[in-house]
Amino acid sequence: MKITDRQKAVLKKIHDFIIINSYPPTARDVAEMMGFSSPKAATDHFTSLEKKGYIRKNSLARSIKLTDKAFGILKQGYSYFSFPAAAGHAALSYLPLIGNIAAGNPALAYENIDEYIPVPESFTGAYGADFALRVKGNSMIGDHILNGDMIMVKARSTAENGEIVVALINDEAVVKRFYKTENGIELVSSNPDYPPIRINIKDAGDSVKIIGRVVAVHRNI
Amino acid sequence: MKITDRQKAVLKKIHDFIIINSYPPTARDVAEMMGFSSPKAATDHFTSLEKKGYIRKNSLARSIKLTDKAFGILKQGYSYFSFPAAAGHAALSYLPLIGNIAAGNPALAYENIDEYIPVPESFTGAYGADFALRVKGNSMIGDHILNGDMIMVKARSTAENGEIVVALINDEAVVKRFYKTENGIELVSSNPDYPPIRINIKDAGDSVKIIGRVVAVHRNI
DNA sequence: AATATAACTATACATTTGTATAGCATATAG
DNA sequence: CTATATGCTATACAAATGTATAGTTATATT
Repeated sequence: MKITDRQKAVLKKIHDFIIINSYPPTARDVAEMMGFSSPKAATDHFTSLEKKGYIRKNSLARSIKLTDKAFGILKQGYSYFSFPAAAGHAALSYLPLIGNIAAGNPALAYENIDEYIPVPESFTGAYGADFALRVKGNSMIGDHILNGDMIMVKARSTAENGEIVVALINDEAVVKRFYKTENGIELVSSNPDYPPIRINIKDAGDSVKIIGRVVAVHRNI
Repeated sequence: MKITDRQKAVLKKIHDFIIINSYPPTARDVAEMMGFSSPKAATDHFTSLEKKGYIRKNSLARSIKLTDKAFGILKQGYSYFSFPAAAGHAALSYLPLIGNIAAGNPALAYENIDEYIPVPESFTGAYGADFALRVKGNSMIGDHILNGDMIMVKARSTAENGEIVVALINDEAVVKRFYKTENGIELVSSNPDYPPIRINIKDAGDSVKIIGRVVAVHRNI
């Protein structure tokens, strides 16, 4: 279903409020801006806008975020080429770019976070991503993942057959294809120079751990 | 009066929260992040930070703003490009995602723009990008650019030897490696199934046109 | 030595805010 | 023509949130 003119007007007011104040409006703020006498009118619009994918929110105060789709609507007619983002709250996930994954875990311990990278949701697929890593080495070149590429990872402790995963082997993060075997698991490179790593699950103990599935690859040329 | 280490830690937590959530934290959010058992500990810090000019706030929920002074403090230790965008300071560009490049041009006509994609500057390298395209076919698989990948392109009408470019051949956009030859140019695929396209520049007329250089590749898995 | 600032704990209260209930009128889709 | 979505008013309540009171300990500062 398409966005209505009224919903678009509300969306624009939300956007403008964020631009001006640096924080999102409440239902009552929107009601006042739109001239509604009840916050319910605003929250009804929020529900519609969220259903149509233009905003996201939770039940906390001032938690509305605009999505990529919203910015697409709001910026129409702007320019042929790219334009800078104004102050706003695009639905970006800020993924922590993990440096060294330290022994002892958790893998996402605060100390390991070098920086945060703003990543548009459309870049991480349906399930999103939880963190990013920079690839070291060319062991996955057969899957077109190269040294220096940035990968985005959905955190998970298990994997399906054939998925490309990030695993922790003796506290070192590696990218490999995951396969189940009779006795355990196999982590396979897509570069013939690197032999597959076979792990008998009984022997492995805590030395091998799946930490997530690769959902996106990004490379600067 | 100078900012204390503890105040700086609180400031960083506020910053990180905004980065991650796109909306500012409450006193209780900060208390939890810092390990305080009372929101008063957090509001005391707010008062100090505001007095010293690092934040501004009002009495509404989630209304903390970071000042430029705060960003000055927080940026220390971050590289120019990797510094994460915050609300109001997003280092993002909205790239038009070009759908079908229509006959008759211009290649970036407004009608061809399907949507805008927010792309962090760190994703497009030092020179940025002007538009994005989705790759059709596997002619560049040898360069690890696959069917369905999204490429980001810096608009240019010329290219250097060996660069990966987007060219318009008879109104169809193709991705190829660019080489100069004696008589004209050569557009080379990195897939042996596709022969190189040699163009004698005198014959070509307007049928071949370089429209830009590929600066980044993105793939969802 | 006295005083102010910093850095908190623990509890309480008032306001802000999300959200629900109940209803009405109009437009749109099947 | 009927059902559904849209677009509101009016009121109320519970949860989230800002902020105050009262106190403790440590560290500067004068």
